Amino acid sequence: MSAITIKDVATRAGVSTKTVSRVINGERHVRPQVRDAVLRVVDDLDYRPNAFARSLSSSRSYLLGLFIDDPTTGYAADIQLGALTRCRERSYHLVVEPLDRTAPDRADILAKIVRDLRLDGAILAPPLCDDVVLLDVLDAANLPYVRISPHGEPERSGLVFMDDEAAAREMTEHLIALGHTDIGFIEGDPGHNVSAERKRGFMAAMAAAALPVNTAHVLVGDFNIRSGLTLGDQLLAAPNRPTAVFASNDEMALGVLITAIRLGLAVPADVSIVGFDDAPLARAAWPRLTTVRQPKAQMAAAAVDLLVDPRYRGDIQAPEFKTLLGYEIVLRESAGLAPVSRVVAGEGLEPPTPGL
Amino acid sequence: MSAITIKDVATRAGVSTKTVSRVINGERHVRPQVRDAVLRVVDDLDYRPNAFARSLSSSRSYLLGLFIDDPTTGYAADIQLGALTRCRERSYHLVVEPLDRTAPDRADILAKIVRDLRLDGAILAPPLCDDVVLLDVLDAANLPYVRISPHGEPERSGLVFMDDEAAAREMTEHLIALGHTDIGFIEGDPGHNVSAERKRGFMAAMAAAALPVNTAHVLVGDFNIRSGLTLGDQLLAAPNRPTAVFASNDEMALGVLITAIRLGLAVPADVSIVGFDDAPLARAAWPRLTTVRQPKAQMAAAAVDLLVDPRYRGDIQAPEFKTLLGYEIVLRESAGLAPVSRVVAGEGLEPPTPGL
DNA sequence: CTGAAAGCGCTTACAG
DNA sequence: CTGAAAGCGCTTACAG
Repeated sequence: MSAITIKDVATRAGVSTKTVSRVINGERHVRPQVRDAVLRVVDDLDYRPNAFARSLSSSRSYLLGLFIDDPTTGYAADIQLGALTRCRERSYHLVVEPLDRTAPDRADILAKIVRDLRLDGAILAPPLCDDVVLLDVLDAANLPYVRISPHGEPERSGLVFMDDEAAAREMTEHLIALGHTDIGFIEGDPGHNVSAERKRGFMAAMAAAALPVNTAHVLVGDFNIRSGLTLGDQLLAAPNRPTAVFASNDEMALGVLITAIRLGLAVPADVSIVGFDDAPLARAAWPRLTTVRQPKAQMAAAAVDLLVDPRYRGDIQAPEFKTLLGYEIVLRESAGLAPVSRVVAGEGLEPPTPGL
Repeated sequence: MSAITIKDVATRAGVSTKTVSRVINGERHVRPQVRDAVLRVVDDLDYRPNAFARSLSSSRSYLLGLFIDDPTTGYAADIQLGALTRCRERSYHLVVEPLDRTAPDRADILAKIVRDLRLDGAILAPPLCDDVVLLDVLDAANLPYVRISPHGEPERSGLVFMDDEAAAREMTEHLIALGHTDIGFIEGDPGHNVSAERKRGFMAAMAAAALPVNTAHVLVGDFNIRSGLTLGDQLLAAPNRPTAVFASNDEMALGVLITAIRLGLAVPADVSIVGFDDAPLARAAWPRLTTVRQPKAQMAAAAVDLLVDPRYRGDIQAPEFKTLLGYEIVLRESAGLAPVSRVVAGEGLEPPTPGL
């Protein structure tokens, strides 16, 4: 056990413990000479501040809480890893806490965790980020928090988000550019607000291209592979099936892909299928999924950055605390030109050029 | 902020802080009357001990570390949730730390975390549980640890495990009972020791039934869906394909399933496919996968139980610190009777009876 | 720019 | 069975 304390360092460096404390915490007002001398001793002795002592006296925990509705998803894993890594870099610790969004007592649970762990900040992953009951708890506790991909009330906290609507629009435009005119869309879990945003992006692109949307080809899923299987069948087994399907996440897209294969449809020759997320599954499937890469790890890291920023407590309204991150359309093999026989001519579309 | 301290409770209850401390920590030697009185005050005031103060003075952190090679898998998520939940019940906290098993400096990273966080105990999930370098670090730090599903050196720590070999044997016997004689097997990542154990179970069952194993039908995968797709193709596209495939985990089984569908094979009419793990995917696939349910959450919970047991530090060799948990063969739709035309007669098999 | 004193809220010996 | 004293290792005011 490292019995080395701040006292040992102070003695050895010939300064007071307070000065060592200043150096450790990067405070100003320390002569460079002294600073360097202290740092050298810290290094020599391999001194590590005792986090408990520090927390006890400063009444800060250096502990951030990440609240996640369903921690078993790939999305959650990516968020978690991103937050964890950045916390480590910032000398903070992260506690991941599952919080069932349907639990009637979720507010009490959250309050208890915040108090028991004496968190210094909280991160709310979707869809918890849109649960007003939880925001109220955090406000009441006067705890700084950051929301990832929230839908409404942007003034209530710092935010980290990407433009889901624009991404969905762009993906749809890509399909349209490939010559598709009848595009099926599978919405995500209505409990997640991003579901509506992605759908809006899809509708906007269709409208901008003056393409009619077949309401029978717009279905509501739940982000799970199962709904991709079922709804994919509904979409593709019918005689007037769409030539492309845009699923609101990769898991559902994979379900559609499996269904297409089962129905004997070639992908993308007979039907193009695209997803959203760039989950590991998207890369593994055969053919690999064209999808939207969401910067999940970066979003989580950015949330940590906001929370540890000393200015954050002061003015959560500042534009610098609304972090917008970019997405990326990842082109792979699951989407291609619309089947020639089905391209509707005279819609103002250029004849699709091969090679993407 | 709850400014209520042990002092407030002591004053209000008319006892010393030491007595309150005793009650809180469930120590003996407190008169029941006094005990009850203190507890009542604790309740009234909604008093919560300050974990930092407690840790600082007791030099215990009440913090357990869970080390995982790849935290983005479904397996990791289940382990994590199980450990987290039990920690909460035991008033401990859990820190999940990803630790790349291939990192050359993984020993240093581990040592640093143990020291910086002042962990009270560590849990090593596979395949880290079999990394001697890491065990050495923990031994040197004199930190109690528990390994989940380790392969060797059972005397070095408490263990939580299930009988992978027996489970694989039983699953194979199930396929044999269904009339299958030519069964393909896809081994897991050779870097995980369970891979070899599951294979042993498969071989044992085949040998016990006096069935020959076609070496061309025993392939090595890596636990990812991609290898299921590739190896599934290798197995099923050949003219003398097996009538059943046993993949060492569900992800690979799903890959085989997708390949089968793509090849136009009916599952299970043409080929039966079974997995291992009972991952969420296993339930979602169509048809749903017959698989082995591994008690992942319970294993993690059991690991926590060992670590917080005060007797654990004393004698890790005691048989009570080697926790064996049961598995379950989950019968679903992906496995069925062997195609009649291909059943090899006269091998001592009863004619398969329908209805499973 | 630097330091001496007090205190954070518990638990650990040590008494009785 | 119960308590008074000291201390865990830091940081927070407060001085200078």
